[in-house]
Amino acid sequence: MRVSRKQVEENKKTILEAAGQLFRERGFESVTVTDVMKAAGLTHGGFYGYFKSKEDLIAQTLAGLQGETEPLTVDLASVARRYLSPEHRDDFGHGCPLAALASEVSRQPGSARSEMTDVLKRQFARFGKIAPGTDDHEKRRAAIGSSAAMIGALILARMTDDPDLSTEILDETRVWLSDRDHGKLRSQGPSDGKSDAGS
Amino acid sequence: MRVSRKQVEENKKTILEAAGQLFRERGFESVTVTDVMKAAGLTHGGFYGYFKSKEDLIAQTLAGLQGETEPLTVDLASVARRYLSPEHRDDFGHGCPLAALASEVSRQPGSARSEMTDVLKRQFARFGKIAPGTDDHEKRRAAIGSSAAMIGALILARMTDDPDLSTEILDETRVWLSDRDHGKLRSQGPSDGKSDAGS
DNA sequence: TGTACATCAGTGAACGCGCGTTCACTGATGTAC
DNA sequence: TGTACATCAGTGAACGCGCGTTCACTGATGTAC
Repeated sequence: MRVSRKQVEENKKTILEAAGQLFRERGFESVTVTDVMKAAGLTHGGFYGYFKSKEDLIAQTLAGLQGETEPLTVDLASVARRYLSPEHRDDFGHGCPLAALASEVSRQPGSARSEMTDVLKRQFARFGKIAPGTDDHEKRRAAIGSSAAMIGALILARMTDDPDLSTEILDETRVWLSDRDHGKLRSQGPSDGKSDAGS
Repeated sequence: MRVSRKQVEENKKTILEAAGQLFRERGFESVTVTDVMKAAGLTHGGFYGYFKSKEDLIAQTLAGLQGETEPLTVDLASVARRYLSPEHRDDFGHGCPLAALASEVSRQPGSARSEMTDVLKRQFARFGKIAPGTDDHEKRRAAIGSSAAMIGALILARMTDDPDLSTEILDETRVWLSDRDHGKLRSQGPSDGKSDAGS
């Protein structure tokens, strides 16, 4: 039963959104084509009208994640507070795609890796604008280091089955990052260090 | 054809080593029981004489990784230099199991997560001994933050298909970590800051 | 605007294929005397 | 120490099963007049 062109467009968007969530929750391999289509309210047979293969779906899903990023207007401490929150840790499906999928993408063929590389570059650029530092190189370095620390902490907090350790990783990494910024700011003067991450 | 008891013991060790390497290289799901047994010089049928299931193999493999850790005698900067090297980045099979498998373990059933949690706790304890800080709490915080940053950086450097970006992530994270230590040391006095990570 | 037909999005059965797992069998190892 | 037998580690064919993918079919949509 044929559907309207507008419906087709909507369906594709729905499929990509469903895939984005499922992949982040369960990884590329555990999620089947049938799972994705069912989550989009369709049957598996229609899949190949939209995508050349499952690999193509993965690439297009990652490419679609680009749209999610909005420019950051707040400071790094606020971002860290949200990024390293229990809510973000527990919400794989709508959380940071880098934390959820970076490892798996390493083992993925070319197109997926290059899409994810774009996501990462955008991430560094966004952080570079709000990171502490006297020049662009120093800001970029802080962007890279902070990103690595936050992503690593989130991955580790999600991995452990010890709830106390998980919380400790999130909290201590957040404070550790904020200590660093304060140090930077203190030794360089401008812009007050009001943003305390608390405990 | 039955083999000697000593041979059995050796075979089990060989299987676990092969599994440890293959899992880190390709992940739990992509590696088949047949792959592991072949890498150990055996055929797949014998597998269930050693393990209850593939899941059991995963748990035992992770448990076996504990033995690999030696206490650290050098400073954090030296560890970071080795951890964030191109050689480590390119050697999944013999590299850090946390960086290679943490994401996948998140989606694994209980036993695997608890084994990996032990690996992580040991890692924090090891780093805590060489991390900068005035008291144990501060040292532990530095251990957690540094671990998260190094693991995150390695994962991101492995993910991207842009060789320059990959190197940049490793180098800048290393310098970023070392800057932090210097700041700490400077503001606290003791122990000179000789360990420069260079470029 | 209505009608007649071509198009094609979606369906669900069916296909190979590779996976984890089982099992009857083999023959060297370990044991009893 | 030698011999006879029981044990059992390893083999490879075979099993269900679920996966990605294909395909004949259906019927609503889009188009030509």
